[in-house]
Amino acid sequence: MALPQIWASLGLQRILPQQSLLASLQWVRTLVSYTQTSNDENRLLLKNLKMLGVDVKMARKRQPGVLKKAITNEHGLVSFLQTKGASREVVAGIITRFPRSITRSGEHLEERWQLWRSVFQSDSEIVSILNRSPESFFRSSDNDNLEKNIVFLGSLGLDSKDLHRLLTTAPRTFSNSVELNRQMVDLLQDVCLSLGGTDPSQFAKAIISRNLYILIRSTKRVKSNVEFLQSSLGLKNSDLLVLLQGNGAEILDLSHEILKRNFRMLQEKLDSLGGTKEDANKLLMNYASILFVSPGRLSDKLDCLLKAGITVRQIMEKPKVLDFSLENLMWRLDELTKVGYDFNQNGIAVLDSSRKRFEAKLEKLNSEV
DNA sequence: GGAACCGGGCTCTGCCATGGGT
DNA sequence: ACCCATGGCAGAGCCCGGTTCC
Repeated sequence: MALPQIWASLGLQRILPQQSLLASLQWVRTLVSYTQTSNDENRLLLKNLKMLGVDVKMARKRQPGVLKKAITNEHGLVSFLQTKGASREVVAGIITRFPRSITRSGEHLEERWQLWRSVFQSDSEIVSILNRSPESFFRSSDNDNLEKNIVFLGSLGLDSKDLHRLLTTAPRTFSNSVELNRQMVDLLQDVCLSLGGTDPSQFAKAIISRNLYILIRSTKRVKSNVEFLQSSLGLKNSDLLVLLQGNGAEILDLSHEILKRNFRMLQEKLDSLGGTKEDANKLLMNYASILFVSPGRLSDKLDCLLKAGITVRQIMEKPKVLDFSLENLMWRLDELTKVGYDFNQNGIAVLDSSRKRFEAKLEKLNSEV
């Protein structure tokens, strides 16, 4: 399309005479850059993508370069994914969120799919993960690396069930370079040895299987978190070792600043309630996930328990009650108050049970009233 | 038969920065 | 100058039930 035609189509001929010279120049510049960008993009490709239901605006925002490519494989990708059971909407969503997916060849796709299938039982499982996170599957074009990862992770002693959970839960792990994964495993093993552990392989494996996200964290984060816990908790090395590969494995995930903040706030809160540093450590050994709870939320939960007449001591003895949502706790406390439940006499274990069990208990209490 | 212990299941992507390659 | 591949980041819990113990 010639420039005057474009102007005409935009109705600019009528506007231009009213503009100052400077403004006109600006208009021209804008138009030129617009038409250049536009011409750079592969019009046929854009048309195809629109037909497929792709949100081209989003795709352009995410990976503009892809729209300029002369050769792409959108049709191949669509038919490939459809044979695997993906719907039209799912495919469009995948391309919208990760446009580079259309640059992968059929051969490449088939190879990568087979590698994923070595971990998954069915195509539909893979489709649902792709729908959840297209990037995990498509970000890397290195199938050799993927294969090496599967071998490497298997060599850590993770069995097929673990690999399956890992790829389902944190699919990005498999797109990491095998070198990056190796660095994290090395770090974990070093931590084990530095704390006097004797079986670093078992230690690393335990942490990974308890915290499936660990391999998509940076070593910097994990390292600084371990160091912080080591220096702040004042635990014996052997205790820290137990904590890290036990219920503390997941707190390594926390961003370093958040971990420090939550720990500091926990100490302050306990302090204000008359607890000691030993209390805090004991609490962490029993229920490390408490560091996951944001200060405000933790405070709310503690306050609502205390308000119902429960003592700090009781909470310290049974920290898992803090695992339940504030809403759930309030509801349970309310119900128990109605039947005149005596926490002093009966303890608070009743709060730490599944809903089904709690309701059964409640019914029994009600029939006794 | 009920309480207590204990481990496990879900769950987390979408964006930005960077460096290398062309 | 641009694109691709890759690393890193933010944000921040809840619930269930098998088994063992008493």
